[in-house]
This record gives sequence, C-alpha cells and structure tokens, in this order.
Amino acid sequence: MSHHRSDVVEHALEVLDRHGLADLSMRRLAADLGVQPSALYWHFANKQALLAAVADEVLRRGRRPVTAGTWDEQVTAEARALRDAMLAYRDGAELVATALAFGLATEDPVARLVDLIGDIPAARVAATTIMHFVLGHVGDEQMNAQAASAGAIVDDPLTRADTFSTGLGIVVAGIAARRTADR
Amino acid sequence: MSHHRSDVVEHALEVLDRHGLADLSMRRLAADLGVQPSALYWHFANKQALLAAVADEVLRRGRRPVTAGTWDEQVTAEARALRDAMLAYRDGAELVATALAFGLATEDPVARLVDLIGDIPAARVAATTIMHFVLGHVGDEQMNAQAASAGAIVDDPLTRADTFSTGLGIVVAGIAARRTADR
DNA sequence: ACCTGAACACCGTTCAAGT
DNA sequence: ACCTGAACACCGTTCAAGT
Repeated sequence: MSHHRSDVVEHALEVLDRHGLADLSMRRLAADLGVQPSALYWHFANKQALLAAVADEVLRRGRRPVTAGTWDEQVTAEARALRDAMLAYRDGAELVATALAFGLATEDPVARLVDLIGDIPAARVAATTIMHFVLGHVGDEQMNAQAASAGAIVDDPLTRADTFSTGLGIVVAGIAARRTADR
Repeated sequence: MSHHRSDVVEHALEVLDRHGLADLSMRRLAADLGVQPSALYWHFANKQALLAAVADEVLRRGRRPVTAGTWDEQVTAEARALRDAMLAYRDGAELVATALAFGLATEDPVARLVDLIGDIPAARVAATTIMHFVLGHVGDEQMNAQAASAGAIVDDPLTRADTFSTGLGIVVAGIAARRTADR
C-alpha cells in the first residue's frame, strides 16, 4: 500500500524519538516503512529536505498561541514554548538547528520573536540571539540527558529548567536595556 | 615515513579548511596522508576523538592573553577572540560546537569566561550563554559565507561583524544587570 | 502516483599481521 | 612505534523500469 509525504514524516519522527538523529538514515527509515530506500526520493529531493520537513513538524506541534502580557513576558513564553517543542523529541534541538541553519525550514520561529520584541533596529539580532540561546541550551540538555541515560553522569531536570530560566532572563534583560536605549 | 598525532591534526586542519567538515572523512584524511584508513586508529580511538583534537587546536591557536580592563571589556574581548579563532577555519564553529557538546575538548573556553564574569551565582550560566551566542552566530556566519560563495546570496562582512557586536552587547548588558542584582 | 531493483561511490571501525 | 590488508556492516543517491 502507498504512503504520503506526511506518513513518511510521521514515521521519521518515531525513528528519531526511539533511536536518535544519528540512526535516522534513509535506509533505516525505508526499512521501517517496508519500502526500498529509493522510494523516499519520490517524496523528498534528498535527506536534508526530509529532515527539514521533520523539523518543521516538531516546531508546528510545539506552537502555542501568543499569550497576553508585556513584550518580555511574551518573548519569555515563546522561548519556553520553543524549548518544550524541541524537548518533546529526542535530538530535537540538533534537528531544528541544522534545518534552520540550512534555511530549509518553512516554520520561522525567529520571525515570531522579532514581532514580539517590537519595532527597534536591533529586533532581528535580538531575536536570533534568543534563538541561539534556546538552541544551544536545549542542545546541551539533550546531550546531557543522553549521557545520563548511558549512566555517565547524573542529571537533574530541575537544575536544567533553572539554568534555562536564568539564561533566558539574562538575554531578555539585555534586550530590555537595548529597547530603552533605542527610543 | 611515520607520522605523529600532531601531523595528523595538522593535516586534518588543512583538509577542513579546503574541503569543509562534511568532507573531512577518515578515509579522505588517510588518503591525504598517504596512509591506510586503519592507520589513523593507532593515533585516535575514533573519529570523534580526532575531531576533538582538531577543535582543541583551533581554540589553542586562537587563544589571546587576557586584556586589561573592566570585566565587561574583558568578556567582550574574549568573545571576539573566540569568534576570530573559529572564523579562521572553514566550519570552525560547527567543529568546536560538537566537540564541546560531546565534552571531548580539553580546551575549556567556558571556564575562562566564568573567571572573567566573576564571583556571582549565575556566572556559569552567563558564560555558557555567551558561548552559545558565539557558537550560534559564527555558525550562521560560516553558513552564509558558504551560501554566498556558492552565489546563492550576497554576504556583507561588515554587517556580520556589526550584528555580532550588537548581539554580544545584548548578552553582556543582561549579565551586567544580573551582577548588580546579585550583590 | 508511488514503488522496485540494481548499481555507484562512498562511509567508520576492527583486527590479525607485518616492520 | 606505526602501518598494511582485508573484511564487516553500513551510508546517500540515481535511474530505468514496473504497476
């Protein structure tokens, strides 16, 4: 029986979550779908395009409506939603980071952050700074989680949530300083 | 004739700079050295260890003595030095990011930043936030540089240096707010 | 519209053996 | 101390052909 693009993405998400990004190969995914590797190339031009579609789906599923509040509350909420979206799938941060870096994602979380930060000249730089922070922090979190599950280190989720808040607070405070300076 | 560990790293740096991280394979590097792929495993346990050694060398070559000045001037100078170090080699940021993420690097730029930020509870989080910013920004820069050399986009080095300064200023301002709050 | 079959040009890693 | 030779178990991608 035949598959859609969306079936492939759905299956890729499962392989990702169960085995990690390193094991998400075209050949393994094809085997998982009961299909030849070459069949995937009817749906996607190449592996990067497939991964971009998967990253988009991760971001789409994590999207939250904009909350009421001041700009900094909104930016903070958006950053937390992005963190949750990426934490929901194994290696989510690395996946999203590469998709964004290659410019293949259609979801654009940076654009949403730019809107929330508001009309200052540095809005774009500020938004990508937030995004870099979130990607970097969650990337570290997921690395540590993996090391911990391998028994290499002890991992405290409470501490991780705490450092995220503190780091995010630092960046948001920096943007606040910019905003008052720029008007 | 026989090689040292250091010869291998040196050669890897050349392959990296000429062909990029994606083309830096054990087999290609071995061919470049005039040696069988298996020979590399006498020098390094695996590819990750080899890449960590290369990342260490990139960081080592970019290291600068601590300058005089206030803490924020020193942190800014250190962040700029890290940027320059990674910009000096093609895909330097991605290389260093993965080495640091896997915890295999012996160079520890975050520890240096912690020292410069000083004795506040959030020093470690603040330092990794700076590091995430630098890695993310330079990673984007090197992606764009590659896209530009492929003729896909126009790339203005002046703008890139400018966004780096602005973004760094935001994070440093955020840390400054923390420092005054925490004492 | 969706897939097979077969091929091409690659990977990282191990291990006994050589000098 | 440093390397060869050969093998193992993989990759992504292309393309003619099938239904």
